[in-house]
Amino acid sequence: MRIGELAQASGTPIETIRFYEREGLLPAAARTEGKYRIYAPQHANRLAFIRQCRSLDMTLDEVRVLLRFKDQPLADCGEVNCLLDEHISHVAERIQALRALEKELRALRSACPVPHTAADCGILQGIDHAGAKPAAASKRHVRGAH
Amino acid sequence: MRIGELAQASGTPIETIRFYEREGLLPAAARTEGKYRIYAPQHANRLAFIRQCRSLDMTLDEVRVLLRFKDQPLADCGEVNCLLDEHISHVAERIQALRALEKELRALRSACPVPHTAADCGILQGIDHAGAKPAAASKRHVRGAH
DNA sequence: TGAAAACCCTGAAGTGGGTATAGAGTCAAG
DNA sequence: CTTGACTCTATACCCACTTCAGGGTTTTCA
Repeated sequence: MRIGELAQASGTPIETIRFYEREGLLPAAARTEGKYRIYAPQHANRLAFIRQCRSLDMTLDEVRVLLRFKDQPLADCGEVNCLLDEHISHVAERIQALRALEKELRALRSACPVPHTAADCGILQGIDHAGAKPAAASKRHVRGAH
Repeated sequence: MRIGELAQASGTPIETIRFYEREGLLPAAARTEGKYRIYAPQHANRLAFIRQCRSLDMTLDEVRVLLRFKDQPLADCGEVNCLLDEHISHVAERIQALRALEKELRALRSACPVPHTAADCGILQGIDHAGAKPAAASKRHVRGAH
């Protein structure tokens, strides 16, 4: 199958497939005389695995680790379990952080129930007088709100 | 005060302060003969506001909007309220998405309670056989898990 | 006084995980 | 034989910084 077909079948943009190849996540495809990439079913399987991992919000580095294990069927999968445990922790931490953030934002929002002038806006004043929280400072594994 | 002092006082890396100046979030500072930036207390206040917004996980574009209102004290602050409402929505949505993700990850984790070989690992098999979810596909305002 | 240390400058490139573009080549149908 | 759909490579862009290279300035201390 050609790249467009694979893209269609997997729900992955063509550019993303080429990007995964460049990144070494997908092995280089065979080529036709005209340099078109030709994919076998194994490629489709591997791509589906990668996309599934990404839909679970794993980084490409984490995906690389899992792919390495898939390629070494006799290896002990303890590291896979660890990776997943850590990923779950990161997600749980991020949820906690976002919950705290939501609370803070709702408190801030309540400071201006009805629009006034900017000078009197309880939100703008609230941001000014809030003590700096270390919320966004730490390096995080799980992305923020955007 | 010089840039290092402002960095210390605000808990902001020096490079980030220069970056905010380049981005137009902070007005250009006065300079000494030797081209060192010199900051007045207003700069410190403005920087604190920006950092507070960032700790609330707002984008720099959102911060720009809020700063515009701070600079126009007579404007109606309705847009500020809107911006905050939308930001809160984004955060709430992200929390929901991450909760679903956590659940999925925990289910996956339970498929391999004790380490085996990679070939028998319930996690690797689970990723293979899971139907593709649209989780990571949508454009999001609030970051994921990393 | 002079040298070392601490501070600061600019400009460019890198991060992650793609997305978008330009400009060209390839292939199938009519 | 031409049109249009498909594909190719290479490059730039997104965000919010961070890091680096290669200098210049100011302070401190012997």
